[in-house]
Amino acid sequence: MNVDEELRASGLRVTVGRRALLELLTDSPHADAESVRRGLMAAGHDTSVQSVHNMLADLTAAGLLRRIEPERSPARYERRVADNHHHAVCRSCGAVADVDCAVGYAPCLEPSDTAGFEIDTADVVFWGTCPACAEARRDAVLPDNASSAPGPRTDGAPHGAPLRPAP
Amino acid sequence: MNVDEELRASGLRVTVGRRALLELLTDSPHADAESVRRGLMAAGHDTSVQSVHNMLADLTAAGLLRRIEPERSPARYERRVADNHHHAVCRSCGAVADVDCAVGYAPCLEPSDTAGFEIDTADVVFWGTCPACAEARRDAVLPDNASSAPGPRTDGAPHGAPLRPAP
DNA sequence: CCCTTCTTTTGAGTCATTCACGATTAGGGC
DNA sequence: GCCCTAATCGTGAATGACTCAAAAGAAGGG
Repeated sequence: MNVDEELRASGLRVTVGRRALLELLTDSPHADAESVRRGLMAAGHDTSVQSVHNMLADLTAAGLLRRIEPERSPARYERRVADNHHHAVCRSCGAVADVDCAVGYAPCLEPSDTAGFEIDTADVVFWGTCPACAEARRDAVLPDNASSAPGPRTDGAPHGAPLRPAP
Repeated sequence: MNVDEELRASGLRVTVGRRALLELLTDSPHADAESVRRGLMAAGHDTSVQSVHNMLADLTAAGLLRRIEPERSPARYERRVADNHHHAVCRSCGAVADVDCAVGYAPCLEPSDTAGFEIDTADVVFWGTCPACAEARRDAVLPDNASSAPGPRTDGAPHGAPLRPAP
């Protein structure tokens, strides 16, 4: 099913903007609204920030896009919908990568005490350092002394749950 | 260790505002900045929104508070730090509840393919309906016909991974 | 080809948060 | 107890990311 068919199947009209946006997000997943606008401009589509937000909202509501909101970062959008995958976010540069749920069957995602909530989905965000930033940090520390080199940010106390707290 | 001692241990000065804020968050966890300000005002502490943000940022940086950012919601703060627990968020009213990681040892939080990221923590957010909203929905549907009663919102396509996709 | 309806655009407005900086205060030293 | 200095608070303005409203513009069934 190509982009046009996806749009029609969702009851949405096919427009150049929507087609271009979906194609852009196919190549550049996890882009935020501003990146999308720049990408569209670069592809020759003169559009406004508001229109981009408009399209993103419509396509997300139609289920063609998934919106993710990493903390301290603008919302990002991706075309991978309807499968269960999570995300890894880099503390230094904010890069986002897909992380498949290796198990598929997640014991920890079925907590025993949910305070009475009727839970239907679980979002998992992994925090860490992306390969590029990890290398940049090593490069910044080794040649020079361990000063505050112009490398990636290393601030920000880790939040969330430490991995594998205690078996 | 009481509030004053916690502040001093973190190298922060003890002020009425900080003490009041920490005590407020002890009783009302998961409050956002505006709720905190209202709470402080109600307790007789005339303060500004900016000061509240100021204090929240300082205390979070000092590790006395943990900041959580549910999607589509302002940031919330809680005093439970340094233990691994997650959160359940109500799609209808935005209520937040703590969810202990029942397992403590989480297989799914150690994905096999992390795209080269050096992962250190995992945030899990459970989405669902809180007890109050679930009851309100039942009350709204049963007596009347199944129209759009003035109950809680039920919009918003579920995002994230469905629980227990397929063992 | 036309008309209705959905989309995009334009512009303004909102919300949560941050920045800059002078006024105030905590708390160690005297 | 008083003073001094740096930490903290308050005020005002500014920012980023997004939302709202209404007019102008296309998509596509008839």
